[in-house]
Amino acid sequence: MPPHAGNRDADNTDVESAPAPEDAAGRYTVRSVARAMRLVQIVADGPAEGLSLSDLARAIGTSKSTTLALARTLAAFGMLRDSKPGPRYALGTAAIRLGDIARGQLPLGELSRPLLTELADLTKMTSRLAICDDGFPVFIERVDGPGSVRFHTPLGQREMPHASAAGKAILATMTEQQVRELCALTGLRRRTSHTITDVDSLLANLKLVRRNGFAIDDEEDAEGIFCLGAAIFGHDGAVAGAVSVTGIKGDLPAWRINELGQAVRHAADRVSEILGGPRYSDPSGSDSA
Amino acid sequence: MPPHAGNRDADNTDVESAPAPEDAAGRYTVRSVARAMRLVQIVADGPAEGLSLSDLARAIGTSKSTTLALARTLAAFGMLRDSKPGPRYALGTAAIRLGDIARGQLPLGELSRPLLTELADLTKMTSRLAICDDGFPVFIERVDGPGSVRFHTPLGQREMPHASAAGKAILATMTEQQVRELCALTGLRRRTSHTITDVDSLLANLKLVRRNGFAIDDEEDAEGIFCLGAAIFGHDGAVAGAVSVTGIKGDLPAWRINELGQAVRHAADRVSEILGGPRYSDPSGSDSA
DNA sequence: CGCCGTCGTTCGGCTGTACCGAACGGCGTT
DNA sequence: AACGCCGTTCGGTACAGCCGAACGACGGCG
Repeated sequence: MPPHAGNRDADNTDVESAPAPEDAAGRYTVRSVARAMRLVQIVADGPAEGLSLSDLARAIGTSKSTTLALARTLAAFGMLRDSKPGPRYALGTAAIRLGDIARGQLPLGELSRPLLTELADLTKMTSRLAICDDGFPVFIERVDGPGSVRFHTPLGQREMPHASAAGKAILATMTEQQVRELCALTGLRRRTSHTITDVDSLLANLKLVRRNGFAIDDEEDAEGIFCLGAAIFGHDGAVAGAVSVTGIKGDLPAWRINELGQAVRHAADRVSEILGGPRYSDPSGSDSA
Repeated sequence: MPPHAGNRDADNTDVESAPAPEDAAGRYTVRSVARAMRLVQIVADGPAEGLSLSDLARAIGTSKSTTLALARTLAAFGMLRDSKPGPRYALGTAAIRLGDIARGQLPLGELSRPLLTELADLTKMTSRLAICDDGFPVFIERVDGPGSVRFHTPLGQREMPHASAAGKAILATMTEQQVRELCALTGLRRRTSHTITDVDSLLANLKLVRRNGFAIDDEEDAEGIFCLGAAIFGHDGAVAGAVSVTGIKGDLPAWRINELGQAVRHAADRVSEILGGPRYSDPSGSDSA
């Protein structure tokens, strides 16, 4: 039988994306490192108080002694921290350091910060910036608007392309062929009753996105949540990511949608400008690879 | 631009805190995981464009094939990303995700955010929040003031206790005995010509910190940089961290120092309040363990 | 009070795997 | 063409990672 005995059951019910990168690292991979990374992921998805050693051992399906060695090694590098009493493991300061540096390594993050702040002030909504990772939107920066509610989607995580404003803004820059391929890969999972779950409806929606210059997520990812997003382009003209704002649906009268959409698109254009890329222009019917 | 580690065999001496966690993780440790973590650290300290596989292999002293397996495993989890062309490894989106979650797991981060923003607006300086990690200050949150210069000390990193305002604010809450022990461990390394490098001067300085309620870093960590810091306390009355503001020395007339110090101390007290801890009170001569 | 469950930790030994070295094809430069 | 360096593949072997058992401590429960 394959090394990991069949205990991938129990928990991880709430991890929606989960193509489970567990051992599927191709052929040349290091088992203990993969285990260690799974440990880190589990700790990250766990409660803030941390997890006990036994919890971890059960979660990754190894013996306590093995798990202890892994956790100790990670803790030695500050990746995990053991908070006393009754040693519980949570993410350590090295994780913060790496995350901060990683954001700095992406050129977009630092540059877009002031623009996001401005957009958040203007719209009174949480504004975020996503990069395009193989067609998936990944938010790397977030600025909360004044008095805006706290959303808990962490940065650095792949979001569903079809169920987010940033995702649809990105999809709208791709060809129908590319969209179909990506959708076949992901599956258009239903998130709420408003989620677009068939490709044809999605393509029609994207046509609208191209005409407006911004994408709308009307409770398609989470109930009661409304988002607006616009794509940004890099120096090579390819889509680099998207800017989006998020708020409570009830706080947004319909007549403000277009105004806010223009604001988002304008902010995205300014980011494109900084990158040396082209500003948005309606590519209706002429979208090329 | 981060300090380049001009590495090779005699490398990684630039981590100041560093009891060199390389392999010295005690007795129960996993070698490949330690190697993997060193890989991540090296990539983090490297340039934003990433490092080639051969670079990494040389840096950690393993064969290319081994390094490839390690890097592939890390990349499968998104910890590293290989940016084409001519595969170069940089930090991946998972690092961002983990960092974001780690900051969320620390109670202080989210709670102090609005206060830091307020302080940054008030002082026009970069304001940061540090937690106390074994006596070392570790910044976990940063809010740039309007028009403030960009400082590149990454979050999540241990700073020198004796050469930073946050560090001295924390030291000031400790007993002379504890301060001496910590100093013996770290060594009061000189950073600039203003750095306090002997323990007695430091203790005298800390006495002043206690009287003022805030600590001053007058170009002691970096030339031309001026900081003010004040300690914060948790629900158990123990020191939990510090708030500090950072700016260019030339921009700060002497007569504003006390005013800004009070502002920092006030902000720190409000954080303590949120934590359910005691606000600052002058413990002159009455601090005991 | 003694029983049982769980916790974290230690240690010895076997097996598997992580490591290395050699070899290959592709590039760019000499 | 020949050289260097790059990233990648593959097979063999020693070693290190993994397990299971055992221990002391803690905490409920009958």
